[in-house]
Amino acid sequence: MVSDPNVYFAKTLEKGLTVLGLFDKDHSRRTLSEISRLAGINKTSTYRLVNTLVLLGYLSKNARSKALRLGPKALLFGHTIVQGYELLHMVKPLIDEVHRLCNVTIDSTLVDGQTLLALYRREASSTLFFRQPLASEDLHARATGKAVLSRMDQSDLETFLAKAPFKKITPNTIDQASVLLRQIEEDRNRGYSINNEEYLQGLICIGAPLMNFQTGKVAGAISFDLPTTEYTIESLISTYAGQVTKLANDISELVTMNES
Amino acid sequence: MVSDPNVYFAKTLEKGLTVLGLFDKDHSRRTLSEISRLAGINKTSTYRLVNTLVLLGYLSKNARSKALRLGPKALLFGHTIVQGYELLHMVKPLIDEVHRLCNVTIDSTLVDGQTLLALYRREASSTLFFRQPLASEDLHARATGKAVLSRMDQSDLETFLAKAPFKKITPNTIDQASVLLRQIEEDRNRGYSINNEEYLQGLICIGAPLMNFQTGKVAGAISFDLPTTEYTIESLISTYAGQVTKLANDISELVTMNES
DNA sequence: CCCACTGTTACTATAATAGTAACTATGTTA
DNA sequence: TAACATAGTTACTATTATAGTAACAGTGGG
Repeated sequence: MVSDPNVYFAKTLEKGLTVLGLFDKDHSRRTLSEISRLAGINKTSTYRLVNTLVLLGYLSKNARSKALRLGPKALLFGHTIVQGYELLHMVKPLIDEVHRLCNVTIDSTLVDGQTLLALYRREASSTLFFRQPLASEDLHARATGKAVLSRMDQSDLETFLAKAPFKKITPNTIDQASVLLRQIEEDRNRGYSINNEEYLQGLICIGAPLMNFQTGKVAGAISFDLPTTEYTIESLISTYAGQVTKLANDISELVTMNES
Repeated sequence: MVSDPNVYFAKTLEKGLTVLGLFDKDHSRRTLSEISRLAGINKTSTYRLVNTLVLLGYLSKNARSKALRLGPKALLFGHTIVQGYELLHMVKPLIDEVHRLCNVTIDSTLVDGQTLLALYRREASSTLFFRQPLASEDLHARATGKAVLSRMDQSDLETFLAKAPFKKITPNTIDQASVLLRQIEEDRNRGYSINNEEYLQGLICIGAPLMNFQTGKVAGAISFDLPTTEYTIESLISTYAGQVTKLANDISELVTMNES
């Protein structure tokens, strides 16, 4: 929990958002004590926050078990916020169009510090299903991650490398900094990155970075995901390298416009 | 803004959520004064709240123009919350499966007071595109709305009827309570409702209510949406009436389980 | 250049929150 | 059944955060 001893900082709001943010896909039900423990807020204050969220409809409380879960208001709130994210609406039609033409799964992510955040994803009906993370720190194991790393500035890259070796997710996952560095060097030159079953077995991906042309900074990345049953790395590159860099370029223009 | 003079109620949290909720699809950029005015919070307090949200990354502020918009953290937060809504994950596979079989656009909504909230929507690729509302009070003009009305209890129905005649959205929209009452009476008997271009010209829909079997209360509704270019009301009913009521029944079981 | 407006900061009375502690409810173990 | 453990709720204040006023700064338009 970030804190700031500023007069113009509403601590109660920070805590309330922390509480609400504890409810996610893997934790749709929580108890008061659990929330108190996880958020590091004392029981009475937690009770006040939770009670507020219940009264406002963001949480609902089971009358018997007292178990808490998200309420309908939270669903609306979440939807509203996601829809209110301007860049999403700028990016969506471009991705949908390429998806329509190629019938391929396309993923777009934004970089926030050392984390990749899901922006918009359009799935081909045939893609093998896996749970897409909303936020990921496994940049070393994803096509989008390597695309971002290939354009990151030196200091940020060093921060990232500091925690090497990286989490081994599949047998193919790169866990040595030297190998990763060689790859992203190559990716920088050719303009796209490859994921060879490094994140999920059976899935290969080709990614390209999203740039803010004005600042020269990397803003995120996109990737096309395909099953190994239908593609090899070579056919993936020959089929999609042009498309993915073109799309990344188009989206980069939107990102640049949006951030200025 | 709901308020409560309770000791166990965090007003600052309420206000902060109100501020964040002001950012939606049609209002992705806002100014401090605007927020202050809309939320009914004085300028300094608004400044504190906004500043907090900026520091936490939920909002980002343009350094020059001072314009505010949602930040990456808000996108993640919104996604996390939506994904944290348990019922969504229970309902999704059922809807996806019927979508796969029928290649039809399926919409599911939950009723919250007098409002329909979007739960999950799966679009057929061919559907004519329109902007799906996240929250709607136009129950009289939608298949889901009429499905819900057909199972609402008397007092809630009267509350709803109190604001008749209803907003005319297309030439076909029903704006007389008597006509609407006759229709929902029929819908109650046959188990499904029809929308004959009453919400959008060129779009006809068939809906069915979601029930909590344990409490006997209506919890929401689903609908299949189809273009008039491919279907008539008659062919819509003969093709989908069985499917939609079956799916509604299956989802109702989940709703019942979920709410107990 | 002035005006009107938005955003920022200083200041303090007032109101809200944190934290302790006691109490209740519920379920578990001996 | 009693004792115990745990989770949730409430009462009570010292402390501290916030609301609101007012003054100031920055910006763009006329």
